Amino acid sequence: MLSKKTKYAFHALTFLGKRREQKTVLIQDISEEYGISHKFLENILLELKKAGILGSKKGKGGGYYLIKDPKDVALSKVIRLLDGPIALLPCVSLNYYEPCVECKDEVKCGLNKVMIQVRDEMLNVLENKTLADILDKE
Amino acid sequence: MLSKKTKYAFHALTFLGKRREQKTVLIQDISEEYGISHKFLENILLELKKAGILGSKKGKGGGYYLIKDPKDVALSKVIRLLDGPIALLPCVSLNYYEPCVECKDEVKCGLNKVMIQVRDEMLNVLENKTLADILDKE
DNA sequence: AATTACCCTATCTTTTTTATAGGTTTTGTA
DNA sequence: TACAAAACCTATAAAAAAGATAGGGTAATT
Repeated sequence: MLSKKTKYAFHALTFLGKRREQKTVLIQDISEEYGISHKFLENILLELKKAGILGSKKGKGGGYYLIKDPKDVALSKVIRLLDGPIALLPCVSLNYYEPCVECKDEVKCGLNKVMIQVRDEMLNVLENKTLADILDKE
Repeated sequence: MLSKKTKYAFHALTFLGKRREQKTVLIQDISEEYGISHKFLENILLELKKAGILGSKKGKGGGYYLIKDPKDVALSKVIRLLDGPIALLPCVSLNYYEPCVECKDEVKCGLNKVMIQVRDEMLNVLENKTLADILDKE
């Protein structure tokens, strides 16, 4: 399951995606729409900004806005940013690799091999579905 | 990521799958092989037994053994059993459905629609890959 | 009858997630 | 130029989940 952080990130991106003609959107507008704590959402939006997905403007009349084209924001990017690895095991993660402590030889591990296949098929979906797909459905 | 519980379950199933000609396997043999706490593994094996995947025999010469044909043990079954939902959001889970509290109308939620697609493609993999696939690779 | 090993429940510890707090910096505007 | 509005930043607390442990009970085999 996705963490609430990631789910909220998707909500916020959807909200901002629907208001792209608008210059900026306040954190508060988003937090009220979804009943998310203002401060909690703040941290999430900051991360999305650091990742180059959102832009922001300080001061009066400021707020957040979507920088990227929605079709260039893959679900995988958002998930990795807020939740971490997509792979089901650390030993098959492309971005967060770690060996399994209990595993003597990864090369001979059948579980490892199958989970690589699972990872690749999951990525095939999550890399190709984007924010644009979410917006299309609203 | 899968919990350690689920990962250990897969290890245990693999171990048992490789020893199907043997009548029974001791918990201790499995826990030593992978460095898993005996008691922790005990709980996992119990759950696998209750789910009809493993059988057991008490007393001297007892232990656990695989009941099912490895190709009938889908990865999805093991994951759901130990980890719970496979879906990325509660509102799209087939087996553990719960509405999202922040969502006013699920029917109009684009995130919901996309996550249903993601779920279906994930299941397409996880329902069709089985313990047999793991054993084939060892 | 003794041994062996499964069965069950409860509790403790650690880690992760979720949430909060309080201040700092930047910007527009009166 | 001072003030207000809004994002920015860092740290910490609270809650929940995961991981691990303990100890005894029950059943089966020799």
